[in-house]
Amino acid sequence: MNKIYKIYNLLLEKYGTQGWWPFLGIGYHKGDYKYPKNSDQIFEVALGSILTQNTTFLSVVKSLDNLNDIGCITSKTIKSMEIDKLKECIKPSGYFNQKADYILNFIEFYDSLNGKIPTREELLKVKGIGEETADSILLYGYNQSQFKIDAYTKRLLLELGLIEQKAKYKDMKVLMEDSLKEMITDEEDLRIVYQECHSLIVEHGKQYYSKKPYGIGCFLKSKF
DNA sequence: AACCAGGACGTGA
DNA sequence: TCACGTCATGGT
Repeated sequence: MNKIYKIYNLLLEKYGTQGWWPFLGIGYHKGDYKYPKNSDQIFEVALGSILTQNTTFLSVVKSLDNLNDIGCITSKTIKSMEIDKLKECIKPSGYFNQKADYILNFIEFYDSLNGKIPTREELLKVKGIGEETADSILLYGYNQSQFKIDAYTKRLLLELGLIEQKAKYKDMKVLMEDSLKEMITDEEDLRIVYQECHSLIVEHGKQYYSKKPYGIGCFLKSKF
């Protein structure tokens, strides 16, 4: 058993399954990995993935609620609304000018897919979608085995001495994916482990890797 | 009051 | 390629 897989199991043992992605009106869905259940929910993941850039998901929920309250949470309805109205709705999530632009860029791309699953490369061409957002959309929206790296993951791996400070996104992604692939052969199981592992790191990170100095009280430190 | 949140992009070295 | 500035609201 490699270190990453061990970390995953320790986190799972401590926090239990997370059931990401949290959907509007449903929340988390522990034990049911058959989400998203329709194209509107796939779009909701993408929308949330863009809105959550450098902000808390709580503020994203506020923005999504604002859109939902006026019946504008689908790609079609957002496309047809006034851009100023869109900006007003997503204001709680910050960077509303850029994010409104990013969302419209994504909708144009999303519509061109006609239901097809996008590749990572295609997503990265959309202005406003970087590596983390692309992986978020693929992992939680399309159930693809693409590990999502975030700030908490880097802090944790750094604190445990598993990467260097200069490590890039791809370095961490390869480490996480290769380590977990080594233990899981079934593709469906792998995607679920990617989802759970990332969300577990976020849960753990919220508690021990939010404020400096990072890692105070982290139970994983004594095990590596 | 300072710092950070489930980042991405543009710029100049 | 890399370091840095910018984007913006909201909670602690």
